Amino acid sequence: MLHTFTALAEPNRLAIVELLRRGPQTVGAIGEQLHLYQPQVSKHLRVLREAGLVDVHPRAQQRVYALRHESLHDLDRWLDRFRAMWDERLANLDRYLASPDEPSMKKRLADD
Amino acid sequence: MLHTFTALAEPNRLAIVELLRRGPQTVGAIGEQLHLYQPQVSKHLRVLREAGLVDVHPRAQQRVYALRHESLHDLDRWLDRFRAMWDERLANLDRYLASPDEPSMKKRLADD
DNA sequence: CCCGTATATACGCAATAGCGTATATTCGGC
DNA sequence: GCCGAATATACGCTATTGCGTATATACGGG
Repeated sequence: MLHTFTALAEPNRLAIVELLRRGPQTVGAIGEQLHLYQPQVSKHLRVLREAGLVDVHPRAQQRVYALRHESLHDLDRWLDRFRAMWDERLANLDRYLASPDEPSMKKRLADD
Repeated sequence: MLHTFTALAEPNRLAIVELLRRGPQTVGAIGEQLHLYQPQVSKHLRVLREAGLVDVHPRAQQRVYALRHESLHDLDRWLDRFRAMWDERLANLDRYLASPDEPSMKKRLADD
């Protein structure tokens, strides 16, 4: 997870990830759209690949990079452990709206 | 979003966030559990706060830091734009298992 | 096989960031 | 209002990282 965050903590790499959301791209295409020098693109893609965020597939002398669905799914599962925080809040609100007589707010944290 | 990733792209800060999942903590308590010097904790908390990941509440001369649910919810919403990738895959699988006669696989990306 | 295209690696440089120490600030108790 | 406790800021140092240029490698066409 740390490697994932490290990889995404750079503007150009984040932009690359957003770009690849639309589909696989070659190194040259990415560089063009983001106005980056080719070596930078290769280096950023290397970081993304080592973090497991992208995959490479050779096509002639080109390299086609694509997002790895798994990695984003992993990020989603990491968020699961926190999701309860806002979910519980919504659940409490739901319960409160559904039956105002029953307090059920006792579960809330003390420092609110 | 970039600030969020930048904040989480540091081992100690990530550890702080995981710690705060269990509930609000004071600076001293955090430093003890993570074996960090107090100034480091303050500095890391500053980054987390500026990234919108945590909130501060003064309690006497202590400062109680807590996770900001919103920020993680934002991260969740950012993931939404990618969730379709693996969700579609699961949905296709579901549909395939439910009714093998109907192909419905035409929506899949070409480079699979 | 040689050449052009596409990509990866090497290297030097400047900016950034985390660390540890020292110091400043804030607050409650007396 | 002075003192100790808790936290924040300042500062110098080092390591890391992104950038730009130059060079190496892989591949298909002729």
